[in-house]
Amino acid sequence: MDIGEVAKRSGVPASTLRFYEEKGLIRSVGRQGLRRVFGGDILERLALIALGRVAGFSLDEIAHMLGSDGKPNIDRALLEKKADELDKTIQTLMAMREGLRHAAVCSAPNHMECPTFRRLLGLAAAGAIKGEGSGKRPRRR
Amino acid sequence: MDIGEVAKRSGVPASTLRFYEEKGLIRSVGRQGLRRVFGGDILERLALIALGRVAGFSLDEIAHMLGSDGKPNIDRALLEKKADELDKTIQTLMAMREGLRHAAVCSAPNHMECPTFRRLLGLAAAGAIKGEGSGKRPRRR
DNA sequence: GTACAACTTCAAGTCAACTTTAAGTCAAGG
DNA sequence: CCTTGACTTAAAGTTGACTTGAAGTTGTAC
Repeated sequence: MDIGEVAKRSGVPASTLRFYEEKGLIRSVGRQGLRRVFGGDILERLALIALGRVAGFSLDEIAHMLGSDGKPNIDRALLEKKADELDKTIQTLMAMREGLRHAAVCSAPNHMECPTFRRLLGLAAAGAIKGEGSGKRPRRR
Repeated sequence: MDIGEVAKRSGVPASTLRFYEEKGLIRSVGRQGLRRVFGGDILERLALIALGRVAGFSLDEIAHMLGSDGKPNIDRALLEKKADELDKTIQTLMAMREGLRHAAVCSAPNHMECPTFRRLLGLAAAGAIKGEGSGKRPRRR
């Protein structure tokens, strides 16, 4: 497979594939002339990378977990730590979602006078100040 | 209150407060000499801003919602849209969390051979390809 | 009255994860 | 033979949300 084929099949742009290679996240099996040739397992590896990204790992963390060579070298303790972080994020987001839903229908003349909203505000403020552990990365396109 | 006081009470660095002022997110009530003086309501406003950030709004969106003047001018439809987005994010994150938990305890010799893990992988890949709507911003310190 | 910490402005720097651009290489089709 | 389009590299640009640095001013404690 050449890079265009991988891009088409995986949905990951060629520029990103080159970038990932440069970062050591993926490797081509060789070249035909100048052109990279990828093996079929690249798609699985890209899926793994996508998984890591969604779970909130940085590319560097993912590179470390996947190792430069073959099979995933995953630290189970780290996985559980991330799962816990994810869980906390989920709790916060659920509170936020309820808060937004409430704010959208709340009849108080001004949100500031609504106790539900004020509780939410406190939560957000607390989260903003001490909330160091979340670490979700954006996916902008 | 001077800027240092606000920083101490809110946990928001002075540099960020100046930046927020420049962006139109907050305003000082005046100056003493060169120094900004803030009213007590600044803390509430900062909490609102924190709330918006956690909920996934950009600073520009927040500036728009809060209006340049006083009371929040919140678009209810937009709130519900964000709540829905948040809900989708939560669903994905919950799946991820389960996947991570599973991966951490899975006994398959290699994650690739575990059907649970493979299902998760598919989910991540699908999310990475079509997943455009999440939009969580990072909070790095 | 002077030292100094805390403020001020403005410009530039940082970070992650890419994307874009410029300039070039190359196999295949007409 | 020559054009075309997909590839190549290296370097620079983008975005959002800040932070940092340099150079200057000021309120307060001694």
